[in-house]
Amino acid sequence: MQASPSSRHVRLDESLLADLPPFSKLDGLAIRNILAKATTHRFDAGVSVFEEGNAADRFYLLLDGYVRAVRITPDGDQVIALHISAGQLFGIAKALGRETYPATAITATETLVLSWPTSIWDDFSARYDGFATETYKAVGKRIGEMNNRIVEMATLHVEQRIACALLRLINQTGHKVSDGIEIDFQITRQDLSEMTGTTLHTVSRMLSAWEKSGVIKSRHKKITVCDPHQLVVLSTARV
DNA sequence: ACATTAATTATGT
DNA sequence: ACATAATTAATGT
Repeated sequence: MQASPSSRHVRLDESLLADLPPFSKLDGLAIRNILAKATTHRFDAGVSVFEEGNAADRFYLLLDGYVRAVRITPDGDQVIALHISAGQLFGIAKALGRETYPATAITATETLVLSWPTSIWDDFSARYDGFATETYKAVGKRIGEMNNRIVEMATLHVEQRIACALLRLINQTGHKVSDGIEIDFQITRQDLSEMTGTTLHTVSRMLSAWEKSGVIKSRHKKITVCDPHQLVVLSTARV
């Protein structure tokens, strides 16, 4: 299930797309046509796929790995807006009525993506029934999530925000291991602080406290949540 | 209730 | 050895 770095060429067959929401209503012929226009690309971890403000010349589908949508403030501070996991479209500026990318996309792991020129977006939407509606559903879901996060930021305390961030991570990008749920990719305290609007120090303190009480375990750049329920309690605790 | 600064230690290449 | 990551304490708002 890991993309073998050596295999330069990726086999593109319709089963890759058939189960994904934007394509689920399409027949085999349509999917083969779409695939024929796609370009495959592999990225290492920690590189940018596209940058905020650049002309949105292509849109992307994440086949394997994780990508973060990141915004950079004028003084160089990063804010991690959201994580994109395999099967999701991203860089879909056209769906938002934009000509430029609204955020920078940075790979969190080694990734495999498909991409198409943005110029064929309108044709896609018109020709393939369900493509547009399904992607708008996905976009709506993301906006909903971001709205929730705004409320979190404004109303919750840092401890609760970090707890929420961890819960989202294990829900969206976690896998079961013997002693809990581990986050799929390497993540630093700095990353978590960028997701929660705090400092790496505060994150560090919280995590070591939670580690002591057995809620989480963390090795270098790896975090496993042993007691998700306790995190839920922490995330909603009254002060 | 949190950030900032700075000093110290651990960990991966 | 070197850079990056993580912890910890002290001090500030």
